[in-house]
Amino acid sequence: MSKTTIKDIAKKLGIAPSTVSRGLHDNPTISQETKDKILETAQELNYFSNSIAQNLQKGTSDIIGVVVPKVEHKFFAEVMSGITDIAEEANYNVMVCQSNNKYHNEAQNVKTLIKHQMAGLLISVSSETDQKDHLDLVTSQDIPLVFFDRAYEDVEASRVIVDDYGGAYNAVDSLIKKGYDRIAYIAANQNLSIARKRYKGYVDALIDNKIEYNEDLVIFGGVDEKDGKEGFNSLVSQLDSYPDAIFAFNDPVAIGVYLEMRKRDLKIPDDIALSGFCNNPNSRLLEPPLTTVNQPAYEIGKEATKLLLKQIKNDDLVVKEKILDTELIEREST
Amino acid sequence: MSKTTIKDIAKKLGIAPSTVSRGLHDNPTISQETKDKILETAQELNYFSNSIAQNLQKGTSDIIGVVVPKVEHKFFAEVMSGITDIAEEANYNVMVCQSNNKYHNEAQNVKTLIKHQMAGLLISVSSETDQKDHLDLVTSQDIPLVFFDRAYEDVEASRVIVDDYGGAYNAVDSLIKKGYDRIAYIAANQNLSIARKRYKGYVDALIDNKIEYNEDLVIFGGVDEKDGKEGFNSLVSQLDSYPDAIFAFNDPVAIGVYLEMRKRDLKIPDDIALSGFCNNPNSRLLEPPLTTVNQPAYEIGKEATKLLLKQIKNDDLVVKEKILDTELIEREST
DNA sequence: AAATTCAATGTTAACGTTTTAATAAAAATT
DNA sequence: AATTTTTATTAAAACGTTAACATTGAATTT
Repeated sequence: MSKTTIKDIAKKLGIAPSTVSRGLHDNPTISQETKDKILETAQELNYFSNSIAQNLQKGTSDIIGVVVPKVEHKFFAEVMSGITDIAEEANYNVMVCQSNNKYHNEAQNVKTLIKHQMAGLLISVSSETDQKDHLDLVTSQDIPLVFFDRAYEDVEASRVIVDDYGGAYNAVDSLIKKGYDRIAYIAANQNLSIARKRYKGYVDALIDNKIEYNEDLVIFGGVDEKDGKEGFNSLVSQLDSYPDAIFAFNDPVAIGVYLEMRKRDLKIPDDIALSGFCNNPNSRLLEPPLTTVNQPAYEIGKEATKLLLKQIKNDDLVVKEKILDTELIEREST
Repeated sequence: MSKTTIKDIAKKLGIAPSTVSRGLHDNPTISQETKDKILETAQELNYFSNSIAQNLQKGTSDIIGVVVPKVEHKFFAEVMSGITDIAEEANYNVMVCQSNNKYHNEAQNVKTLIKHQMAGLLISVSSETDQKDHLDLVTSQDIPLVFFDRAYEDVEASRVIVDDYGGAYNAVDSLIKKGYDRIAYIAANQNLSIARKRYKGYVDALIDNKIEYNEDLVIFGGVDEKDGKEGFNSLVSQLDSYPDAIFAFNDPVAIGVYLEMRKRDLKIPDDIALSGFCNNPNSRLLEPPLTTVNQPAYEIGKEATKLLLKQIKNDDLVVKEKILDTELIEREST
């Protein structure tokens, strides 16, 4: 009882396979009568078109490749949601791969997607990625490519990113306006472009407010909760007294700081104010709720996919950079 | 500059395409000398095999279809992570679809995956799903199918689920042992099997402890935070006095209750104790941290995928039910 | 009535790969 | 030296679909 094909329908009706194909696609050269018979028989035999065969014929597939560092990160999961919604609407399908923040996996993922003749690639590079061979492979095959959130700067491709600079600038500026002036930054490893931008936002906000930059107040580390804990500990160990506010690279890091502060019985915001970045669902539930910077994750997924689809369809190869605004969400932690 | 194929390599070396194919697959009938030349030329011409063509030839694809209610739910995101890790290890690829908890989408997703000749399907049915036509389509085409977490009971297929009954039973039992005896349950809509099981766990724990079941203490609703809020409000409005503990269907619902209680300045656990289900990362950060039931999400993804792969490979059609244990995590909210 | 147009369908080749069966050349056996 | 076996390769067909081109018969024009 193997799968029904177009040939089975053709044989049953005594007509040519190509006629069936045309009938199924509502081609105007086929008579209504034949179309009806074809549709009816297709139903009866439980026919499903074979996308693989169709894609082989077309020379490209209806698959959009997605590579993310971690599917289970709330931010990426939301982006994914935006991607799938738009892709499905346009009759494209999504093949997700997870790099687990390893360059090797990322490169492997990209190759697999190339082999699957993906119509286009949406990628957010891993924090470890410091070369672009795998991305060159994609562009050299003329496969449309759009970065989202974490772009690799040396590659000429469209990107949908959030205004990390502005977000960080506003967060720090707002802290200053509230009277804090010894503001520490638990920052991330500078090979991610978003890390460089947030750092610059922090620095510029200080400068514009005539506050001197103090390198002892900045710690460079990772992007997870444990890095927040470690960052906080090394920060306070290298200082004589507590800073009066801490700006964290992202919410997980902020939560690490939060837990470490709770352990030391430090009051937020009275002893030290705390501000994050991402607007994780967690952040609103902390006690006190965390001030943070909202990134329009679902929007990013949507916009990136729209851009990609345009490139896939029109061969619109103009490189565009779409910067989405962040929004400072002030809560009781500052 | 179109894509390099096996034919290009063959032409360049003056040999037959089939020889190239065999060489690439390290077939023992090809001489080492020819193999070397083939590999070298493949490299030089930047050759990537075309999975689509390979899959067409094989009659099946290397794609594992995954249908989840919502990608961005922490639980599913973690399951996804387990799925992708195991699938990639076995050289399978993952195509994800999101039903957004709508039957119509779910059915559509399944059809698309069938068209893509998926090797097997992993599905967690939407809370709205009350028919199985789309699943019958899958089984009638002899496509291996494994449910995870949310199974549709009338379909004969393997499933990897958590011990929802035991998890709920233990949570409620532990509340009783701690002295609470007026325990409310904010439950979910009973068409999900997990909802029926947790409900039974709640009821049985009461009975076994000789506490009378009181239907006024049970509210049936949805599975999200808003449902927790609504549930709590309807609960207290139909009671003369507060219950002394609340068991929530899952953590989002518990968080809804938590927020509503905070709004009314009710103290947890002194005024009312609160227990959830899922162990969302949120739950640990609440003040007080929430007692909840941990579900091994990543494990579920892993096990389900392993089971599916076995079915794909061996045609091992024995239906298996794998029930993974839950773990009660007692924190300060009870 | 012959020539032309047109509507409806059929034939064939192609997409890139693998596999079965065939074949040529070389090596081993008689 | 003739035969068999082995090794290495090729040719052709197939997977399911579509598209370019070809064909048929009927309807329309001359």
